[in-house]
Amino acid sequence: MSQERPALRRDAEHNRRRTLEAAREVFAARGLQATLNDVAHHAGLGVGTVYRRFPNKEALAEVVYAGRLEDIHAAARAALEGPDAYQALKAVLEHVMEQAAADRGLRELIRRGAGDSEPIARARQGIVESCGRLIARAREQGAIRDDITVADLAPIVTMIDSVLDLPSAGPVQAWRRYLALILDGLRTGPERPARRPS
Amino acid sequence: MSQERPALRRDAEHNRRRTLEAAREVFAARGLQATLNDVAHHAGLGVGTVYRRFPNKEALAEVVYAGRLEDIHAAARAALEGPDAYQALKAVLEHVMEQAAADRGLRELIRRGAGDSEPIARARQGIVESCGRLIARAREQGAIRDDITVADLAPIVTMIDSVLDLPSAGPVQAWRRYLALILDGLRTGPERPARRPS
DNA sequence: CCGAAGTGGATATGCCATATCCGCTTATGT
DNA sequence: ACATAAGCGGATATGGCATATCCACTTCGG
Repeated sequence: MSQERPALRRDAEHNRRRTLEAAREVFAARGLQATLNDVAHHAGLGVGTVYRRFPNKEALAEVVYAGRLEDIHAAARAALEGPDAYQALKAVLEHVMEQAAADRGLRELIRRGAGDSEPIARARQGIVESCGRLIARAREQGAIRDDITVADLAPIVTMIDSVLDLPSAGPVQAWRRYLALILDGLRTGPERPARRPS
Repeated sequence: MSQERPALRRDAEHNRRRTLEAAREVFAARGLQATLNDVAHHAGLGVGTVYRRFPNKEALAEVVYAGRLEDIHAAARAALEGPDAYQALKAVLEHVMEQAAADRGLRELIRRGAGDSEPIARARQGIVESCGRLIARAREQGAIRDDITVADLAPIVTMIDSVLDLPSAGPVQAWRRYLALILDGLRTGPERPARRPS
């Protein structure tokens, strides 16, 4: 799975790792709009060094986040094993949002609909598909309303995500409150019969 | 309330109106990041003409949106008259989101927490206060949960707002669906038990 | 008909991200 | 130890973009 790169000199390999680590930190803190110069400086390296290994920001971001998304995908797939689809869906969403809350770059990646490179796009698609199955199962199990579908996934994630960059967001993780609110709204209940989208 | 300006020549006054109208359209379509050059061109005027009347984009945006926000504020105050606070709150939120859905610039203004000029800031504060009262009343009337406060207003608006710039947003106004979902989640219900005790 | 007011838009200015280039340093294996 | 390829740093070229100005020309209004 790790495509073989042409064997770097030992110091170069070391700097490559430093670059990646710095990129993780910088992207997490300042988002994807941070420059490769920022990353290089934060890694204690020259700009040229970074550009030698990664042709541009996109390539660097891809290496940083592809694995990350794959992990999420794996978690989503694993969640499909459990018997209770609703609880599984809830757990996956909480897991995703926890990651997003700690990583501005990841948030931007999740948010932007298109334009991401192939491995990222693939991982995203996989996640969506797994969640789609969870939603379908939860619906069949009567845990959530009839009219909830995969199409609701993106909006829901986007909504919770938007709470994250609210200035007032204090030390408490406000997003948990709103995720709970929304998940609650999805549930079927005596008083909330499945209703059609207006 | 309208501060007296030093009486413009008739053509100048006309161009001023053209500029404002163009600004409304351009800001609505492309957001506040549109340039004054854009606005001037769209108004069929030279850049200099626009800059003579409005020192910068902020000043222009203020004139365009101050009244807009005042209207919303008025609507919110009017809503306080009705007997059913929950319905009133719902109506106000729907009204605000309808405006926002049609105006990208307004959305950006709503979203950005600070840094807006005095009249804008005042109007916003007024809106928040009125809505705060509606929320308090709705709570007292037992229509919404005990733990909902004014502090939930901004997150809720932000969440719905975020749905608006979702690329997949088709011709249907998806935001109505999610606003309903959230409002529904605020309600007190004769319990909303999970199908299974967890 | 004259002077003040207004106009247009090319352009100066400044900012910022991207990416390159090349003289110097370091690793590596023989 | 030495030769040589690989790697390094970071000043700087490049280009894009928004802001704002300036001034020769036009138009308004008394």
